[in-house]
Amino acid sequence: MNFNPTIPIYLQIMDSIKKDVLSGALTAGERLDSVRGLAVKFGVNLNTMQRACSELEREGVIQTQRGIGSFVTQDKSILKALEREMVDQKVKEFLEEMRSAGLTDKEILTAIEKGFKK
Amino acid sequence: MNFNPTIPIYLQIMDSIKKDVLSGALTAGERLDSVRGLAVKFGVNLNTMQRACSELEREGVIQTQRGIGSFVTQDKSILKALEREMVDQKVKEFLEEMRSAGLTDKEILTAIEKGFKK
DNA sequence: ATTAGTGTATTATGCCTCTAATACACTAAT
DNA sequence: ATTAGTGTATTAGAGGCATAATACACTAAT
Repeated sequence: MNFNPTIPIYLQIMDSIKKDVLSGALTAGERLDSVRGLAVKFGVNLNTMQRACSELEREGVIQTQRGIGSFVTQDKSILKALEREMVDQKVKEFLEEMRSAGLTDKEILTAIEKGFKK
Repeated sequence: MNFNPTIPIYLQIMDSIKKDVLSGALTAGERLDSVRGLAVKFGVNLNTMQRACSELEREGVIQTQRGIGSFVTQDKSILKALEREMVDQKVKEFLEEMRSAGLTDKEILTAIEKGFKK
């Protein structure tokens, strides 16, 4: 995985796992790799991976059972909120950035269409 | 200014100034506030502001004259590249994120349209 | 009971960002 | 020449992130 050096790795890992949940790569109730396995997979230290997992649990995205493993939550309200959060939030941020750079809504759409073709 | 705690402040300040240049709030050749003035305006330490300015100069966005001040470059090729960089880059990142979250192009457009209305 | 595989906790170290305080260097106006 | 306003440099310290190494705690299978 390619990490953006300006954003804490544990946050980027959390984001990656959240996207897997939204895209269906990880389904509700599914067991994740072990923290050690994930640490290797993401190429980070065990502590960093642990940080990402404990934060994900704090947010309710995964549930952890000591000695067994971590599982994607089955709480649909959380998963739905996650979807809204991820999409709405990123759309909002994107639009704010484009507008503060002086682009009109029409220009933003054009830029998006152009981006589709690449 | 409201800073995102997960991104270095000096980068966010650079971004803010770049947007001012793109949106026309700062025009080519225009003089910026002094580093000290900007530090107060952004509510950061002088060194942090200096860091942002020296990076902006390294990128060619501004030009600095010791004892006088900093000025937005008049090099149109740099300004044009800045526009392309800012827009294309952010569009690309946005699309990557939306797609990795499982959204189709159509769904992305719908989300954007929805964002316009808010 | 032992073992292998889990999650969890602790301590130490290094790096980067940010702040703080101070000093130096240059320019323009007086 | 002096002064006020610039950009620039240096040193010190606090805090967060990441790594490294180690140990502990729990679970399931043998």
